[in-house]
Amino acid sequence: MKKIINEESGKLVERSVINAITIDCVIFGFDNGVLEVLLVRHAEGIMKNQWGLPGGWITEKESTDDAARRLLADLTGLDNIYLEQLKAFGEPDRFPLGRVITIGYFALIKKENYDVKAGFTASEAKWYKIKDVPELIYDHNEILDYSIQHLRNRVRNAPVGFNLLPEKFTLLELMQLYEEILGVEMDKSNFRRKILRMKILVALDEKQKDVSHRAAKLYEFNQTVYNDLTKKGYNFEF
Amino acid sequence: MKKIINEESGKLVERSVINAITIDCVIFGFDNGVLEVLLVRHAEGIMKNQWGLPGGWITEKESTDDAARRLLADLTGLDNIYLEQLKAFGEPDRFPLGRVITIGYFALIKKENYDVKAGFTASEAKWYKIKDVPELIYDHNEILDYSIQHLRNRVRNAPVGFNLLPEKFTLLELMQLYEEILGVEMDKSNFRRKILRMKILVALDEKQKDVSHRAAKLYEFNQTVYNDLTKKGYNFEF
DNA sequence: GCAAAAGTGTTAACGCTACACCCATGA
DNA sequence: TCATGGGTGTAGCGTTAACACTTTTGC
Repeated sequence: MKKIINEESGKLVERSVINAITIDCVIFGFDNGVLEVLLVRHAEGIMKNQWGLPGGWITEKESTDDAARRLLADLTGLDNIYLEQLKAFGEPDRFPLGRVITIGYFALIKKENYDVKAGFTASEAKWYKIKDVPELIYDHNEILDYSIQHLRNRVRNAPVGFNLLPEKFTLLELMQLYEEILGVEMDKSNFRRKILRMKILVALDEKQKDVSHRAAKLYEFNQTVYNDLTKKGYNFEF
Repeated sequence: MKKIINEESGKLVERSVINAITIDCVIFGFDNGVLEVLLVRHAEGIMKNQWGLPGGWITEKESTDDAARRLLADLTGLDNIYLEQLKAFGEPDRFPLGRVITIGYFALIKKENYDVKAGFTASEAKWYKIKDVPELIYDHNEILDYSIQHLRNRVRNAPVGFNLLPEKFTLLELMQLYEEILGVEMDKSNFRRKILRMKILVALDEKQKDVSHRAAKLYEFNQTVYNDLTKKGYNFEF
């Protein structure tokens, strides 16, 4: 902690301010009907060998959004990801070695597009099923819990869930995604009608392959219709 | 900017990190059917005499939430306010004299309960109708715009709007609040039925006074029912 | 043919919209 | 008695929920 110049008055003011901000990313993936989160194991420091959310420092010239994108790109190896700021976590004792506020980010990725490899100060990176998440460093369990809650809310008010699925998916896969995230059971038939009426999906001339039952039609997401719907404040309640 | 010790490894690392965080509060009020925001005029510094959002520095021992509550109490003279973090604003050039990230907070107050008086480094505090807001310092117009958008979203998914009204209010006042915030016209009769079916209001044995027409019944908000509803993920779409 | 999942159809209950209408009160 | 807002009623329509049913495909 240090005394700093009050930027408002230009005068030196006797006031302690915090001097560090980090970014932590909650990266969700979806695999075989199960929601997963990407965690890393720390390679050094007092938290060595413990699991936490991937994160890092902000550099001087980048925005917090850019920092999150950079950290994510370094970590998952790809950009063009659905990314959204969660909020800042600022409990004074959240970080044991000093006052550090972290800005949480929230990403949804199509798992099969990315080959996750550990980088940074991480010795290992691994997808965990939500229910198998171990105890994490600092307040990272709290950040994760908040993210899950946030995901549940977002998914009901905007079609962000699509970002977790492959480009082409079946209606049942989509429904299972909602079921998993919201923790509810749905009726196949009703889900079908509802989502199709929204016109947010485009039916492809293509079907599932290598399945041991009737192959389902594949769909893709229609960005244009989504934009229209969100402007009108559409509601994805299921 | 300064070099800091990497808290992870304990080693001195050659990395520049930002060293200042502020809090800025967007405080909404509602007066005679019009949404307003509380602004302050700066008394000193390079932005002297210009209008901006009330805000300030975080001290070492308080959480960001506590800081926002403290700043708000100092400014509006009262606590026990509906307060919510918006998000962090972190563009590298948002603040002209250095890298400062601000955490936006969002408050809804019952205007008639508070006697706003300028404090801090503010020479004046004033309620502005949303459409009359002048050009503000730094990125405060952007923060305000974001807040309004956020308010619109929140109001449709949770009954936070009640925080803008007096303890006792009429159904028409409530409807006008929704109309103003969402920018839509509603049907009195349908609004009535819908909000009453929610059971979120308690009818009082009391009526409006001093009105030149039939006096309307007064209602108050039922916190218990609200808690139940939000758990179930209720939806306030109108 | 059987299992498993795709996909369609039906129906009753419910909620929403739009609008007409009556009520209470002060000026 | 008129204007103003308070408050009720209702018909029509679309959506939802629950469940039965048919179709396709691999084994």
